[in-house]
Amino acid sequence: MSREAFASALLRWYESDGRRNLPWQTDRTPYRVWVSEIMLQQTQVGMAAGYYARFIARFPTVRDLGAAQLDEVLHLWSGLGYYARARNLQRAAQILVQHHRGEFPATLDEVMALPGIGRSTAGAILALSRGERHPILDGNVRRVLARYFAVDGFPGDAAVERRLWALAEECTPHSRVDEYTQGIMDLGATICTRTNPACLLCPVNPACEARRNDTQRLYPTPKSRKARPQREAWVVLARRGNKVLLERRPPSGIWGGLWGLPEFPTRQHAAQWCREHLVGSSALRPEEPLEHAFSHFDYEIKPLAVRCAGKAPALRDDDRYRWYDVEAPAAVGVPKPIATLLQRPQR
DNA sequence: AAACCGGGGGA
DNA sequence: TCCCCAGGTTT
Repeated sequence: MSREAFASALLRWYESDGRRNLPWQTDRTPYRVWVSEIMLQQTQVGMAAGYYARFIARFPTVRDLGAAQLDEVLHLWSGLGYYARARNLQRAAQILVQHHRGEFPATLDEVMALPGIGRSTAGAILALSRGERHPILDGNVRRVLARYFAVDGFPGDAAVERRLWALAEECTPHSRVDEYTQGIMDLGATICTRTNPACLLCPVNPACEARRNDTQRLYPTPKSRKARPQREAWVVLARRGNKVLLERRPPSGIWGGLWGLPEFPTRQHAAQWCREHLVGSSALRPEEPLEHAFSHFDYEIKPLAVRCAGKAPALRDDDRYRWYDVEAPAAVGVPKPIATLLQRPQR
């Protein structure tokens, strides 16, 4: 099976059927490609476009991002999930400003040394923005190669991963690397899809090993997963006038650095906290619980509503707490389920 | 209900 | 080096 034939068929297909007008494809600077790659790690093109436009409008350059408030970065990331990626994005921007004059460094290793950028993302940045020859191995490419070369075993396995990287390297052409890189990602996203791949339309179908054996649905081998445990938390929905009391979450872990509702393991803990911090507030009134499914556990959020008198609360806005106006929200990060909860009509 | 995802970080 | 973690959408 010729690696050269693979690349040339792919490039021909990219000319006719590839995607060339995505928001990050105009003016492909390393910075713009970087932001798009991080967003696309967790969201498909359709969802990412709106987030990308708002993010780039607010932070047009590495320097703008590096100088930003983390709260505002997380605000523009809210709803995308994986907030550690937004934090890494900003940390890396600060490093670029402080140590690299706001430019991306010259070598793959230096790019990979930035937080949140691994081998695949570094390769994509340098290939797409500078046309340098580096392989990538994102989810799309992994699927295309696993099928084309009928690579057995699930990609989490180290030996399988090595094999896929080697194939990715061998297939990457010596010219038109940018088009090839975009093309193989497009092929995975539009033709060689996870379920129901459109093999009849595929430019490399004659030599695709999985296709020849009609086993394309078996690749890549999915990894098994255990049942999700159930977790629950009580949250205090303290209202004062039009505002709701939010607490900043710890910097790491679930929704790290975002603003959520004060959270407690039991109703008793919540009640105790209210007695201490919300002096003079009304009785706690349970509201309808909210279910949120993470990939590794189910989360049941049980709200306790409380109304605070105008002058009573001891809590003021500071680094940890803030009274959040739902009608005129501050530019801070709020996790999606919490935002949903805050939007509920008040009874 | 389950799969997916690139990289970070702890064991 | 292995294994778990993160969070939302798609299927």
